[in-house]
Amino acid sequence: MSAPVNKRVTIREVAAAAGVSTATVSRVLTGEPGIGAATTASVLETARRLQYRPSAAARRLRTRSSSLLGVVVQSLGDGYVGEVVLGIQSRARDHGFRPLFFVSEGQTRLEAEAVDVFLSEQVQEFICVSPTQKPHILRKAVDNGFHVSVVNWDPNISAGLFDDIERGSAKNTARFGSHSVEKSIWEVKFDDLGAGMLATNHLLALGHRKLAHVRGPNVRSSLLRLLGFRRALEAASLWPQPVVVAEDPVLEARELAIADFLRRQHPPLGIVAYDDLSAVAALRAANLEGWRVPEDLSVVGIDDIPFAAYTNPGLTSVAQPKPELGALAVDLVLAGSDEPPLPRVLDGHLVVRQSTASVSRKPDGGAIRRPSRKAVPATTGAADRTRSRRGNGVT
Amino acid sequence: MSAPVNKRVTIREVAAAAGVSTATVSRVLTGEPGIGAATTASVLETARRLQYRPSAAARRLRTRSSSLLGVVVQSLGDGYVGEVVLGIQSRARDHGFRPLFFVSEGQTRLEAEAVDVFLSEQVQEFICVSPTQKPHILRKAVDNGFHVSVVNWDPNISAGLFDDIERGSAKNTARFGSHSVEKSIWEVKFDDLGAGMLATNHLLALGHRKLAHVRGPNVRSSLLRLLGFRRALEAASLWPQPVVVAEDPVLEARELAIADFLRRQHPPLGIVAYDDLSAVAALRAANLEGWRVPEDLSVVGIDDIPFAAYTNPGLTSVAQPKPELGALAVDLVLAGSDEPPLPRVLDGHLVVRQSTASVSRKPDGGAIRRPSRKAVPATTGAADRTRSRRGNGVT
DNA sequence: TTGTACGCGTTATCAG
DNA sequence: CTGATAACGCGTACAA
Repeated sequence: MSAPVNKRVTIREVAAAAGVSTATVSRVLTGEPGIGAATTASVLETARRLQYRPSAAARRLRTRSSSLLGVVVQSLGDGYVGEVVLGIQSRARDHGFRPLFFVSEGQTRLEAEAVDVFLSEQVQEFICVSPTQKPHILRKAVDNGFHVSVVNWDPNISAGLFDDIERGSAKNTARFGSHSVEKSIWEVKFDDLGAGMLATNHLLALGHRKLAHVRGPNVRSSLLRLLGFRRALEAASLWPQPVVVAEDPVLEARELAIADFLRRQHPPLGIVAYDDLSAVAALRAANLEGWRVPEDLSVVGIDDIPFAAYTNPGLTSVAQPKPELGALAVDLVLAGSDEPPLPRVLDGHLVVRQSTASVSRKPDGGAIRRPSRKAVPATTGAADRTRSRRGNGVT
Repeated sequence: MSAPVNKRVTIREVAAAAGVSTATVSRVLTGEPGIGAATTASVLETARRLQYRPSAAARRLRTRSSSLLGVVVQSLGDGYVGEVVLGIQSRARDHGFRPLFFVSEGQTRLEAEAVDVFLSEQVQEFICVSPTQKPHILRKAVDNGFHVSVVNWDPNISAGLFDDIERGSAKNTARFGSHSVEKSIWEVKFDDLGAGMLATNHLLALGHRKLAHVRGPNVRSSLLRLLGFRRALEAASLWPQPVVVAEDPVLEARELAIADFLRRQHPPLGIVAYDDLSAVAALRAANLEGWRVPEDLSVVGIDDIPFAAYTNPGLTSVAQPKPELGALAVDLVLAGSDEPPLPRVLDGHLVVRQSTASVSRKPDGGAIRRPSRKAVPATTGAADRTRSRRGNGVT
């Protein structure tokens, strides 16, 4: 029908072809009221026939607004961000906005550049998904007059607070990770504390009485999940329980740290992992030590990343409402409210797969045929509750 | 120092403050030659002082070019796309371009919309990562005059061709998935055939003589990987070997289909899986049937998605050069060459982890302490090479 | 209900 | 080497 054109079709050509003025075409296309039905139809028809595409640049120049929503993500690929992005995109569309993505690769330099790009592009609102711990980008965004929403900003926490929760009285720990910059920022976060409790209570409900926690890095979410673990156990009068610390973030290191811990334990045991990747480390450690999952060891993760369904066995996990987090961030930042920006916290929900089971369950009595396999007897049993050294160790 | 401004700083204000004309400011900022060093410095200084940001919209309107590179990606669940995107972004930057991402969620409707958006935004070049099988979006992009690069376009293939390779002579199968649209498109693809051979040869080198392939869906990559499996075995005079077909793409269904197959086999066995997710299904099936990996069963995946490092045990896989695929797509589409667009094929490389081992390896002789576990003896051993029915079955 | 004319911020062109 | 000015494509106040 129509050949590819090298030159853009402008509003003038549409107007000429339809026998009306450019103003009329513009009004029809922007949906302004007060245009005759006949002309409207005619204009729409010729615009379509000529393959007319309004120039976003000209429109923005004239309008001084872009309906663009700047979104900074660390990477588009880790599965977690991807699902948050889905929520952002869908809700932005509902508001008549289009997300403009900027991939920061976790580099501070690129994060700073993102703000410049957004400024040049007349981006109107600003959303940041899991930014780096340093608040530089948020500071810069706020300084340049942006409304900002942050999804799961996870600032660093001093190691001392972790000790307080593990061994101290754990009082007055209601607020963590407060930061001066937060005052002008809408924070949307996952209920990390509740997730820790949910995971722990799940194991308690399954009859587990001996539990352990695999701690995450020194960030807020890590602290809160640990606290949730403690709270749930305190409510059941089962506190304290051991906390495994693997400061080396490499999978194999964490796996070995957990295996080291398992060697001093007896089944059945329940593990609440900081996140799904930690849970994977636990699954591998179990394999290493000959513990069967879930017969000897139940493992719960947190986050429910897409891969949780693919672990072996499938990982029970407390799911973050990822698209909802993104959608809420859009709502807040577009509302442009002048209320003091209170952090919004969304609840997680438990997704039960095959990595957790009731302790009363017979060792080989599952529905799935599974070869018998001797559990390795615990070895020393000593030094359970003494941190061996600074570094990978057990509390 | 400077308060956040509500109104944009324009080039005129910079010119006034620097005591020069707007033309001079423009020339300095765009890096045009022929401006005095003194004025250049002065302009740069005042621009910085006033926090001047050139308006991308005005620039594009005037220049009629945007240095924008439209990138359409599918949903981002498996981390694969994320790594390709990294390569795209980095190389685009080298060329002075900025990627404009559009997430299609795999929906044809959104893919079509992407073209419209890119047209409105004056996007200059077009890259599509793993589009849906339907070539609608490519057709539309080409019709609108875009130069197009496609990374790993995986068109549907008729089931008959698979039968040819599995049971036929496998001649004249050099070209698959040709499509009329391809003529005006730069295709960048992974060497699926070579990957299938690489994976198979790896198992052969480990001493495996009894192999099997887990087939993928009816798409080109699936066909080529199967062909690679066959070619490598033919070269070793070991063809034919069984091919497991699980048409239901759900993980559990594939797991059961593979378990069903294993039940008729004896260890040691080597499995070349269509992709890493299929390999995961094989790992889980092995667990179900009591086969130890890698002592009884070696499993190789293809793609090397990020999660491959987290499976239990870690998955040996043929890695796609993901960033390089993205980078090459950028180079090709920006070259604007008039040469006939020949498809470019990039090689994979083997990443050895713990899911494969030599068949001569003693069952429990690994470096890692692993509890002994009896291999389940094969049951019937019959009907190995007869497809049971249409659907999940074994060839 | 529709048309005319101006300006959004920038760069290209032409003078000087 | 630098300045004045038109034009890019569109939306809108104002006039008709």
